Amino acid sequence: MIELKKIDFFSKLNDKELEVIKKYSIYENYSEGDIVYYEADKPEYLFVLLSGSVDLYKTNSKGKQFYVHRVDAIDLLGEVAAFSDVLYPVTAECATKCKILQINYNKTGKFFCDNPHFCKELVKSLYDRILSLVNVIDDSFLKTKERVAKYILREGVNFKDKTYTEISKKLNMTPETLSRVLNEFKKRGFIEIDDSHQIEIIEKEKLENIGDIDRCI
Amino acid sequence: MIELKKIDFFSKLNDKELEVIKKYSIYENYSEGDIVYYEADKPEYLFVLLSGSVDLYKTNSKGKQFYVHRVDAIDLLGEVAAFSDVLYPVTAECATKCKILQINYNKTGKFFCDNPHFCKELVKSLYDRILSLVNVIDDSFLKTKERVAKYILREGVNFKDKTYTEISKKLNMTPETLSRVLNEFKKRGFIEIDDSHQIEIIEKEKLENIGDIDRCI
DNA sequence: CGGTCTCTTGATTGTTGTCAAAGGCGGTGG
DNA sequence: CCACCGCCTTTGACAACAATCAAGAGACCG
Repeated sequence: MIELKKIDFFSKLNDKELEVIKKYSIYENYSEGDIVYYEADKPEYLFVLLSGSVDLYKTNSKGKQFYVHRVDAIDLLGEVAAFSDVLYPVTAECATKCKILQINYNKTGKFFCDNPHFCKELVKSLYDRILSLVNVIDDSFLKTKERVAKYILREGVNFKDKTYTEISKKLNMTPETLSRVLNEFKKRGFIEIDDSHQIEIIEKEKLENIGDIDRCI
Repeated sequence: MIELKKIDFFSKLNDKELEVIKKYSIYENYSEGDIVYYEADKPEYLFVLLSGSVDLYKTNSKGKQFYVHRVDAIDLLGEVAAFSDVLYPVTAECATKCKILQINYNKTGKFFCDNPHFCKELVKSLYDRILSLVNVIDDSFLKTKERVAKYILREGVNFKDKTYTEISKKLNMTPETLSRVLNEFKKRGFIEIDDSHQIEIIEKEKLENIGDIDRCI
């Protein structure tokens, strides 16, 4: 069994409270690609992501996915829906193998929300979530080239051994568009890419200012 | 002086604590259009919006504004930046006359964050903020027609006595586009608009399903 | 009555998604 | 070992959407 006491969120709960949580919790292993919860489902559990990473995305009525955010362990999942009594606003899919604790808060009650320490940790987690959402909105003004450039600068390393199709999903664009942009960057000498999609950044500044550069042409 | 005790956030602080806050707070009146804080500024105050409404928007490098969210009294403003030590992620502009309390938290310290009641209220406020941001992301998949239809259904009343230029800003589209969409809706018999921009909804369902209807054509 | 602002409409452009075709690569099974 | 299948990538042609630019009409105000 996991040592709840070692998790920041729960570290200041008393033993009785921890017992209650343990009694109504299930500890589960997920594989990459498994769905933790679907958008528009009614929340039933509070999830604690103990290890691994989970991707959050929205799906629109035409079935198109829009990638929103990645949550890394250790953090809460589905807490906004659970605690504010709305349907899950996004779908949560495991990006890696994950260990997740599912707390049936209908049985336990939400007493841990009253714990000052839990509440403070929750606030921290929510701040992160908000800043990340604002960042998504930021990205929505960017042209595809700028979005790709920003992504390369931040996580170019992660291109290695990933397909463009995968990467294009996180960038919320089509693989065709990504391919075209990367080829353009290559041609203009900003980057090099090898067969394993390993990226080498040649002209960092050009990538950083791609928006301005192109506007002047 | 405002009765801090009557504000949910502060209602459970003790008298000593309230005294400290009062000592380092300024109570200020703002007019419509006044800026409370600018995006990318360093946060100095925690703002409590006591009356009125404030619009949050982002400005990109080309000077284009992107409307994000409206905050109505009574709520906190700038708390994410203040408490997580990052620059303001958005600009806050008064949409109406406002009364705002500015707390110099560098002088007071952030002791109120440790108050369980304050913390719980803060969490509620953050949930709302998150759901509203997710809604912005939702809107970003919609075509302009769908966005206009959704807006009419939700706040059609507020068209009265507002210019299309104003409304188009909140919809993150140009006035030309808004004009064209509204005229199309009028021609198709979905709505009526009079000279004061008062909207009458004729075919609610058509507006609700405009996305699907158009896709079938 | 001149000036400013809003609204409308048309023409044009830029950006990105869609569709289609072809080549490459790896894995599978006969 | 090879034929075949499926997926990924690239490229071109095209379409859809909304922004931009431009011009004119109408409203309001000093």
